[in-house]
Amino acid sequence: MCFHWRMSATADLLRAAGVRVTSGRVRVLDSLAAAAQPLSHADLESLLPDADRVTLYRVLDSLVACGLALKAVDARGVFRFSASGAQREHGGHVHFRCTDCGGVFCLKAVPPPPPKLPRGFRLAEVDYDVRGTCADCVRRTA
Amino acid sequence: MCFHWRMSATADLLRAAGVRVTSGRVRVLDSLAAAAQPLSHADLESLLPDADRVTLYRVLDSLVACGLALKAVDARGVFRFSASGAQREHGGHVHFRCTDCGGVFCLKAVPPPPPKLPRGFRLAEVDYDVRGTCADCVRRTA
DNA sequence: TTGCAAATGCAATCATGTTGCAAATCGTGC
DNA sequence: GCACGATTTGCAACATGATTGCATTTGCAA
Repeated sequence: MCFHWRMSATADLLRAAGVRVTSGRVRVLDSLAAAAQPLSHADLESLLPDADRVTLYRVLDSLVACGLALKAVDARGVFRFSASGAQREHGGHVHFRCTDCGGVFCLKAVPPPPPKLPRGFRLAEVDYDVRGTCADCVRRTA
Repeated sequence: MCFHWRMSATADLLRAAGVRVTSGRVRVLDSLAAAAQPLSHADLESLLPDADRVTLYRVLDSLVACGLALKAVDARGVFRFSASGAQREHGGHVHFRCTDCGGVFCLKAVPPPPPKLPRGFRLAEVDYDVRGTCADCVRRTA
């Protein structure tokens, strides 16, 4: 019998997203995927002590840029990152951002149609941002 | 005839809130009330060039503590403050942001209905943010 | 295997927000 | 009106989070 070594699913995700597979990206994405809550840069730094501070920032940015991670701001003004449920189109649907833990949740709702603009205005982007407190944080602070 | 000098409404607000009336608090609260959108510390610094950086932070904190101002975090992770008295509904309100000149325009469009949230989630704000180029900038760059 | 664009590591820098302490100020009691 | 004490201010230093420039290393495709 012959078992081919199966490349990690994480590496496949990275390849599918069209970015290079590097140890940094694999480890960071794995950490994000394993985390129950969105992680800050500081969280990841203590989780991956070998990683360089700046590289960590750049890895996170690249993951966000290629759609594999989501970036949000928590109540203290710190960026927090989470693995995006992946391969899901992240345009064309609505996100809920928890202002407490910085989590981003994908809602089933369909984004509303673009509104009518005053004469001469040119539309580029529409952002339907829903903010509040997620169930976990509601329970935790109750 | 005798006209009593009418203390500014802002000073009255401060007194009513149980904090001392200082020039810093009056100027900051006036700025917040006059602003069309929540202001960052940097905004206020350029709006009130005489004010000390740290004092500004402390004034803002005191206004938040006594309930006269609201503190929130913007998408870039920066704290923004708004006068809470000024009943400016900035949730459920449609904005058009010109990516060229940075101007913000309040659209008359009806805000879309809040989407259905998963069980336990608490809604705080809905921001329907529309970006593009305003008529002036379209004309200027044409 | 080799070449090259992309990614990394390091140092420096910026931006935002906080703390400690002496001097100035507000508001109260006289 | 005046003086006193608690708040507030201004300044300097510090802390944390995030970004930039550049030389070196690495992924990956020819």
